[in-house]
Amino acid sequence: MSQWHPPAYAGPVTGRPTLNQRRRDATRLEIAHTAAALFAERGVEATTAEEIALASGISLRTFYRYFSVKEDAVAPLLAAGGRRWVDQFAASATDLPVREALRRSAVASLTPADDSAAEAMQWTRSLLRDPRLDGTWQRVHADSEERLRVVLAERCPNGTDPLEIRLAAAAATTAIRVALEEWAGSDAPATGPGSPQDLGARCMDELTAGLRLWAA
Amino acid sequence: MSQWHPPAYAGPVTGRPTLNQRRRDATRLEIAHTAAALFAERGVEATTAEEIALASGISLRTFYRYFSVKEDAVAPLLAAGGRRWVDQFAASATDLPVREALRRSAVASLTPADDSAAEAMQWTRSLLRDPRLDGTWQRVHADSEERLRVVLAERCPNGTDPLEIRLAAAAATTAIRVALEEWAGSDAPATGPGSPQDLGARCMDELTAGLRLWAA
DNA sequence: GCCCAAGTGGCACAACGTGCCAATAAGTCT
DNA sequence: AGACTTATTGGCACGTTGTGCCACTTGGGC
Repeated sequence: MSQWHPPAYAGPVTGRPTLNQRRRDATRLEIAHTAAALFAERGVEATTAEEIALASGISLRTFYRYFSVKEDAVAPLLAAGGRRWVDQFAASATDLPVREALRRSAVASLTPADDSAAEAMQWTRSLLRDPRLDGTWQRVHADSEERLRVVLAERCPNGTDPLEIRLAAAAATTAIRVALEEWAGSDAPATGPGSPQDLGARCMDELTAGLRLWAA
Repeated sequence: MSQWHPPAYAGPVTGRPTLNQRRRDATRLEIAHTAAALFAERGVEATTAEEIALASGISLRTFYRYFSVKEDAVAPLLAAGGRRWVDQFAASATDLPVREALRRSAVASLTPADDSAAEAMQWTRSLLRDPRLDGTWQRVHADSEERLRVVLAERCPNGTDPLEIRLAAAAATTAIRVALEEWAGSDAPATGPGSPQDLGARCMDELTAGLRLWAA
């Protein structure tokens, strides 16, 4: 029952993951899609772990080998965007100011690149509306926050205040989370004004400027 | 099983809560203390709901009438600080800049006023170290964030961008959360450098200044 | 072929959380 | 005070969750 502790980030991957590993990841994703469909259709509460397992063509026992908690079955989908964000940021030019690199990668990762990304976005919306997934959602962001913190630390000169690094990562993650939650609660489309990338950009700018509202 | 949805904030309390209500709240707190002691002693995992119930002198069934999830039994303790924070902010002079009012109430609510407050702080630390309480901890902050958002909205002129208000509340809550987590992870005492109020003040200042690190 | 490791399924089981109903306690009215 | 209504409690049954254990299969390397 010990919840989803994401694998510790061990730096850029060396060599290609083993075949078995990739098969496992594929199964993982397949279960995630099955679970998302069921959750979106009848809600998390009314969906049993056994149903997800059977619909995925595996046994209940095996399901719990992939996800230690029923709700976490959709975590790979909810976490995908955040991973893209941090990865893109990590790969961005180091001569760019941090705020600019963060902003660009955020907007990019919030913009649906293809149809499947757009579909994932819609799924995110319906999943976010189910309060039983609150925990999973928060854990996903805790993961993003930690990953971003590590990347950010690498980018900073040694001796930078750890508190400062952590806060910067937390604040950026919060901006993205607020943007996504605001969008999920609205009925705005996935592009244009009110879209995640629009709200995300505004939130990031607001933070960079030092929260104008606080000066009021 | 539907997790802890805190009662919606219905403005300043009119009249005194009924006798029964106060009795209920007292029981609630008593259970919370019992649970905290057990959780801190042997961990959340190794503590059953029934043990908490019996140690509190109630039946298992009644326990679940007070808390819909075992972990939430300590929520009242974890949430107390946040409530004080928001309440103090709500009561602060309106001619003070928001950032200053936020900062002062934060520092005040993070400073142990008496012995029992200091004790609660130590409990918070041990509870925060149990990963099984992550969910509860996050929900507590989601609650703080929402309460703060409401209070903040009342303080703002009508027509203020709701996104801006929400982000401001979220950012402030994040600052407090980071400060507390950093403290809980360290071995710093509850007062002086490295204490929650010290870290909290630094985080708030950092946010107000617009996250210097982002400019790097 | 054999061997070893990883993955899978089945089964039993403690714990979780809820619905339901009877018993009790608290508050109200005459 | 007694009768009546309402909230709170406890007990019980039940479906679901998540885990430990072991036997079985799969696949890759020798």
